[in-house]
Amino acid sequence: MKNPDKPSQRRKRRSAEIDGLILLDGVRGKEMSAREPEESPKRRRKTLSDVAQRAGVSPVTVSRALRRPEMVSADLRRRIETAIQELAYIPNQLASALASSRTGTIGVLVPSLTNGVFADYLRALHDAFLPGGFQLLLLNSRYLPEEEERGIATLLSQNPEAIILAGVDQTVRSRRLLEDSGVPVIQTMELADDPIDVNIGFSQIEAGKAATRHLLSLGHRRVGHIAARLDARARRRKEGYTHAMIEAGLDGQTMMATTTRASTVRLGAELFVEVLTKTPDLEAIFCCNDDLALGTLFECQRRGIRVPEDLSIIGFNDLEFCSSTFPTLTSVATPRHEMARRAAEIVLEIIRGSGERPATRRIDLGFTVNQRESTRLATGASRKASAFATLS
Amino acid sequence: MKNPDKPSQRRKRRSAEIDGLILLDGVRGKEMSAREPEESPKRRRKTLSDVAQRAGVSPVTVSRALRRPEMVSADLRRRIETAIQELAYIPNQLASALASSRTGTIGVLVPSLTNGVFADYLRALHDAFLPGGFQLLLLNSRYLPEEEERGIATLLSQNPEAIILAGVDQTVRSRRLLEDSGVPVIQTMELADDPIDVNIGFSQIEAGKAATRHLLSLGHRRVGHIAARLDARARRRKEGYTHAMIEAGLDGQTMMATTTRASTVRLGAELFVEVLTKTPDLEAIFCCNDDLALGTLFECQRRGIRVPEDLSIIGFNDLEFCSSTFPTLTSVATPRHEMARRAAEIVLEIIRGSGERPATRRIDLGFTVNQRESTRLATGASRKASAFATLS
DNA sequence: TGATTAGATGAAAGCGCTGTCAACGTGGAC
DNA sequence: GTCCACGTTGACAGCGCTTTCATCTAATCA
Repeated sequence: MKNPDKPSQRRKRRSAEIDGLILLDGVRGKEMSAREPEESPKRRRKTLSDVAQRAGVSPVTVSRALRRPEMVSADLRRRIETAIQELAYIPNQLASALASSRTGTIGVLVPSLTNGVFADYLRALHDAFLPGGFQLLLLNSRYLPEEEERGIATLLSQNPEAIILAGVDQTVRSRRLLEDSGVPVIQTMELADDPIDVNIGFSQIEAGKAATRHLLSLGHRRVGHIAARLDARARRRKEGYTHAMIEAGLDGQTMMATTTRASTVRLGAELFVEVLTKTPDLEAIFCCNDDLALGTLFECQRRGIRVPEDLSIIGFNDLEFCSSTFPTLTSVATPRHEMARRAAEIVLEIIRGSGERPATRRIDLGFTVNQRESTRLATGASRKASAFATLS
Repeated sequence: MKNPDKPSQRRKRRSAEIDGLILLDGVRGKEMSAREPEESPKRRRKTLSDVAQRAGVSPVTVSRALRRPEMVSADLRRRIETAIQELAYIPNQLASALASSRTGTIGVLVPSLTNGVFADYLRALHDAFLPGGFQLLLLNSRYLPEEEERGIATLLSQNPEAIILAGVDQTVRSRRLLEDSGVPVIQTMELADDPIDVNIGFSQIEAGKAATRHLLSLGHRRVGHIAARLDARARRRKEGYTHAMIEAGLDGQTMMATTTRASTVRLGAELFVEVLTKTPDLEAIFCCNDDLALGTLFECQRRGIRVPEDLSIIGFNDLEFCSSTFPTLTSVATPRHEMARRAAEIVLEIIRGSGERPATRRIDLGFTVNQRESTRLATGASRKASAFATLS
């Protein structure tokens, strides 16, 4: 090349290229020309040093004024503050994180963004971590273990201060990645026999059993079950259903409809119809989640099946709408907010504390069967047990 | 202190502290002792150099093998690949980003995580950006302009390659921050008179008008409106309603119920009752979103109000459940997926291209009124216009 | 066959920030 | 008046990676 750059020139040119390519092109205008005598006319994002120079102090002092203001005299602090304002300085969190090994981010991996449960859970996480100054780095695994694996690697590469996972069925590789990383990991939504690190959740099997038993306890015998998506959690709930049915001397196999398709309200109607076709005299149905339950409810209305007179319906998750449907929907309430709250609490403890894990690495938050209008005693049946069961 | 550390020792001690505090404590175990003769016994995350050393090449080569494999000979590539596997090396994305000024993240700011619309929109964004190797950095502004402002600063400090905003009502400070940053900004969900950068959306006012006109065109006169949250978008839809009513020579003011509370299904019922109390002979209602519409529908069922015979209901957003309710819900479909798709497309174009913005900085994606069973011709009314309107 | 070139690799210099330690001044204790 | 401790501030050396430029080798051409 004909251009034997000196470092300073090299920088300039490189900056120009980047300007063109990515960011800093021709947007800010004023404020550059007058000040900073030896500055190149090229725009670049303001740095700590720019602020320092303007305030007449060293960069370290500016850094301290930002991170630990109490270490800087009031006078300098004021001058620095002014300089920051004038330059509209925004710290480069990347550089800060690299230098300090603290990123202030929490990696979150959820299987779905649209599912009401996860939306709710996410918001709870967001709200729980925000006050601590943490941000969420969110990844969606779309219910695919491979995507979860990739997601974990991606999250780890961003040096999150903790990783929060939904579910406990990570691949072996995922596990190894996480264990090797040493980053605090919280598995939520379920209970693991062998947690990677900390585990906060509830038993999906027990919850499935409880939902089914609720219907059985009302005197129903022909109790069906529908499930969509069939991820690990849905499967466990189904297991709970099967178990409870067998326990009651019943065979649920013929009153079930499942699919791996994503759960929607429409699908609830479809699956319900499928069960109904096989078992026209169905008395009750346990829907794997509230969306399916909603679809079932509407399909009943469409067909003139009275709920709960002709059919009892129980959903799962107790989303907001359950208490407003007509009739209101009985549902198993899962501790989404509590999981998020506890997760945040524990993560902060680990980070702020000595890195030690809580005494109990596996926290069972239980669940609650919220009985409402959509389930009721079978006609002529004797009540067998409390219909309002709380387990934990 | 009694410990006059040398750099190497300093490093060691510091690492130990960090270990205790945050990450690398006592988790990985094996594989350190045998190899890397001069390595300290302390665990630390593997770096590029570790891989390079093991593969017997220089760090640069490893970097290239990772970023631009075609520049490295097949032989070395294989050796490096092996070393990476053996060390379970995970690149430090932070350092990479700092050095290259490319973070591969897209900052996304939404007002709500639980609202079905945004959940949907988020997933669409996620799906749209993932193939390009981008990740979303997600922040929730909770419908508060100040939080949005803080969120923007936070996002910018992470050097995202683009920022995607919902809505066009940023504060002056937010605007300035964004403009100064030079980062591509996409405002979505609405149309702006004066976009910050690129704007992809549809007219909320027009959509509100269209929904109202749909009801009017069916011959209804006593057309109510309910709205929750009352963020800028909801207000514009309300404006559209008012406008359309006036246009038809009607006064909507007495047939409206609004609140700033967050939108829920339950609230839909409440607001509907409020309108109904004021206007018992209500013929039709335009609900600001589908959740409210769902609540209204259930409340009708509860009160024995037949839909659409006694009351026509139109929702907004056309969430999945609209086509499965009983009766199915007429709703205004908004181009959430298309917005996300186009946003991703344009961002990639800007980043990959020369940084130039598309020719049109303001893209109107329109909306569609999807008529279903919940709205129908008023009894005895003459049809005034096509009930199936499409605007753009 | 020597000059030329393309391709592959490495050395060095940062990216913007923070941790560490040294240096400096000040006031109080003696 | 001297010494020490303390509270502030600054110099320096990285954090782990990429960019640039130089170097080296092997292949290509006249």
